Amino acid sequence: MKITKEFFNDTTLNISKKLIGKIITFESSEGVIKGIINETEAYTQDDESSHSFGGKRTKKNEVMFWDAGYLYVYFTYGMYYCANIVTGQKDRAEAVLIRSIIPIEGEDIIKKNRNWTKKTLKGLCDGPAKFCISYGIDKNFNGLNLLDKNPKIYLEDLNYIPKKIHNSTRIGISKAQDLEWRYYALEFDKKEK
DNA sequence: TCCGAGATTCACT
DNA sequence: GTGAATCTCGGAG
Repeated sequence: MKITKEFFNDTTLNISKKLIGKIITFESSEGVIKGIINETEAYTQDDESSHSFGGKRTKKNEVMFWDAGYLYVYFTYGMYYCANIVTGQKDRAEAVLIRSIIPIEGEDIIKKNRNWTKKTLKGLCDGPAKFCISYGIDKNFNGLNLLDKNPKIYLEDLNYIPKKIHNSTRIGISKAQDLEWRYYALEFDKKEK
C-alpha cells in the first residue's frame, strides 16, 4: 500500500524512524526498482548541520521549504548526489536523508547503474550517494513530489517490520555531531496479512 | 580487512 | 575562492 500524506503528519524525528522498513519504488524507463529503506538521518531547521539551518532560504535548499513529500536532491563533494524526503510542515524546512536501502526488486538495473561486476550485493547501496547512483537519481529529481497521483518515484508500505531500530550520531558532517539523529536497522520481519 | 588520500562540481560568500 | 550530509581505490598489516 502506498504511503499517503498523513504519514508525514508527524515530527521529523518520528518520520525518520517510521521510514525504516518502508519501500522506496522507482519506475524507471528500464524497469521497476524497489528497496527497503534501512538507514535514515533527520535534519531540522534548528539543526546546525542542516542546509536549512536558521530558516535561511537559498536557491539550493528551496525544496526543503516546500510541503512534506517532496524529494530534495543535492550535489556534494563534486561527484555525488544525495536524496532527502522533505518532512517539514508548511514553512518548516526539514527533511530526512536516505542513507541506505536493501534492494528487493530490479537488482539488475541497480547493478547496471552502479557498473557493478561483483557477485555479492555487499556494499551495493549502503550509502546516500550509492543509493542515488543505484536508482539513477540526479539533480533532475530535485523537487519531485512522491505523493503525486502517478509519480515515477514513491514510497510504499509492504509490511517489512524492523526487528530493532538503532540510533547513533550522524555521519560525514562537521557540526552538531552530538545529535543521535541517525536511525538504522539490520534485520527485518515480513508481516503476513 | 582496515585506513588514508584524492576526486571534482556547484552554490554561496 | 572555498568547502561540502561521500565514495573508491591503493597500499599496508
